[in-house]
Amino acid sequence: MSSENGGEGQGQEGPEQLALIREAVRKAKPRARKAVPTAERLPVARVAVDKALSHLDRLYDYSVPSSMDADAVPGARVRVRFGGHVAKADKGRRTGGRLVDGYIVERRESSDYRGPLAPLASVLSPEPVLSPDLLALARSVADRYAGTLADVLQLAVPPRHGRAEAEPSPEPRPAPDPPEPGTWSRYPAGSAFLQALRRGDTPRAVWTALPGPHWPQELARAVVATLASGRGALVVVPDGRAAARVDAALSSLVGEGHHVVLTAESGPRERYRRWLALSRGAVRAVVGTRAAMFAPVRDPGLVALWDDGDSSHSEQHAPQPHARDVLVLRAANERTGFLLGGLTCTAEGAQLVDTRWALPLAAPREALRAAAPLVRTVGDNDQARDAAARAARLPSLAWQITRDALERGPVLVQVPRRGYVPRLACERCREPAHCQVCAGPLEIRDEDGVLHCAWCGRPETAWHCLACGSTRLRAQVVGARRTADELGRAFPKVPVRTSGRDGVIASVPGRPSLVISTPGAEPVAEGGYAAALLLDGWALLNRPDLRAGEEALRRWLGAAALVRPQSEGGTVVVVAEPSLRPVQALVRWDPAGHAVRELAERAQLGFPPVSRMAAVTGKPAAVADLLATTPLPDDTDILGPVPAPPTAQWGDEPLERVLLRVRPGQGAALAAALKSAQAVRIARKEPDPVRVRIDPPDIG
DNA sequence: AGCACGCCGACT
DNA sequence: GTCGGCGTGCTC
Repeated sequence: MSSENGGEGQGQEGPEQLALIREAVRKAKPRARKAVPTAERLPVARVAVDKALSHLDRLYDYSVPSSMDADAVPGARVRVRFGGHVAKADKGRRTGGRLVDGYIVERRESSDYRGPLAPLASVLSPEPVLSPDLLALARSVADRYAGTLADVLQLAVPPRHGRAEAEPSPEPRPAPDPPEPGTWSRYPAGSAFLQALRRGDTPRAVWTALPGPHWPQELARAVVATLASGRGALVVVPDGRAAARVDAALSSLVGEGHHVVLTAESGPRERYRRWLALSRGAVRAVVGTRAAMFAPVRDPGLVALWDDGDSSHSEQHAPQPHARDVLVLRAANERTGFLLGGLTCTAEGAQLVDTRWALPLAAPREALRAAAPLVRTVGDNDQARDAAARAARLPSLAWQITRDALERGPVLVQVPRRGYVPRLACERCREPAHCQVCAGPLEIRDEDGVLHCAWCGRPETAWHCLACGSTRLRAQVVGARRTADELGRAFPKVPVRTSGRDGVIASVPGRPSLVISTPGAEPVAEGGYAAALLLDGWALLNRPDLRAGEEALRRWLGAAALVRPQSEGGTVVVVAEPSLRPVQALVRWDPAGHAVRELAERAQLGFPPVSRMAAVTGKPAAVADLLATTPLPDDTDILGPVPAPPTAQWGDEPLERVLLRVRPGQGAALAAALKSAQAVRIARKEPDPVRVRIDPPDIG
């Protein structure tokens, strides 16, 4: 082909000429659609394109070259040219277009697209990684969270690893025998739940677990009961430690080969290998951390979640789905049983019961009394008279109980993480400490201990309480390290160990020792702890968070559940104001009752989960524009805007956040409205992004 | 996001 | 007349 530009511009020089050459090159090789032969049967592939842009969140049709016919199965990964343009003047010719990844969703006889179809660029592998169920789930999750299918698929389908894919998966095992109820018999509805799973039914339960070490084994029995029905099962737990415990319980019940573990601990190859074993139906059950919520279990009969209050169940990547909500969607879409278990109960769990979607699964009082330790409270102003106790900053009661318990076994001391307290308060009157300039909350910087404002960043050098004039702040929580030092001095004959962010201990022997731990990092003690001290309760309860009370109770119960039952002398001391609701719920060991009251209060105040909320964050003008141009559901409350903390994403620009609130049943409509609002903004090429977050976690 | 088309003003 | 500004719309 000769250049149309011929001799023109030959005498010119410099950038113009370069531009002309570039132009000539571009024109000389338009990516002509070669007359590739197309598959004879089902020549059209409907493709989910891996582009997260919300205004092109739909499926696209491509033609299937006959050379790819055999590999281009539904679910296969493909590459396609996307975003090119069909020139009018030169019909059928395509120019440009970038190669993007995608998945074949369906092979069809014809397309309803009026226009020439581009051919698939390549089929990466015939492995059908995107099953119809997984696609449907991803679509539901995207809709629920105002996100795109592509975003969710990125969470749901792991990256391909060729070697792992080439390996054959193991032969599937025959279904195991149904399990004995074991410790499930402590729950009146426990055996019935297992039997329902084993029969092939789909029971749904919110399970308030008894304290003690049995829950991993109980989860495992639910899995085995489901396997015995010939169906698959999925268990999502908050961290690798919990996964390891359920894994061990499963292995001891039915041996290896029936299940895989999906956690961050295994590398990409091994992870993909296990994922494929599930997808291929070679292995029927999985236990894992939150990414496992999408695991491609074949014909699942049960989806289970442990400890839904743990923040690690919130996915960090867009659209930030929560494992509980994904599994609720999954139970509905794939018609499976559902088990939401924990030592505690969230308001969301209580709501599943309240709406009759799930039944409560709890133990009677007697079983609880047999399993739980004695819980005692100490007001947080109690001063120890004993000098040694004062040095260790322990109230007298806590001191005595520790001393006695250390005769009989290990003692757990739970201390909030250093830097955990977002809000400092006056030591005398508890008035929260505010910045004198902007009234933002004061905090102590972790690195250098400097008191400064969390909003404006101004260092505060001469704070005094505006209410009572005191100049003493309630100090930041003392870290585990220093607590360990002090307690070590107070009990010099006892070994002291710490478990926390850097260095989590999984378990400790049953010998007397002091175990200082931050919440969530508590080691399991052989035979149970003789006692536990829950220090600095005020710090957990003072957080400016909707879920502060629920979260404090969750962390206390998590530690207290590791203590021996009261009948064996197990005692828990919580240092916190005894009149507060979470403290009373701990003393009575009544997390379900706490959750019911919490839910009722949130309903009355119009808080989640009864109302659905969304946060819209961005530059003030951008947020205002989105709200002005978006038809929101009727009765949407618009709360704010309020200043939002700056984020790296936006640099130093001042940001605003608006909370949108809709009444029950309107959540889907709100998500849909926000998604189309985003699509409009992107299509209009608005320069300033707006972040939309359904179910924002940090509402104070 | 890219990329092309199209409908108006300054230049050869 | 034609080059080129960017406003608008589409991507199988």
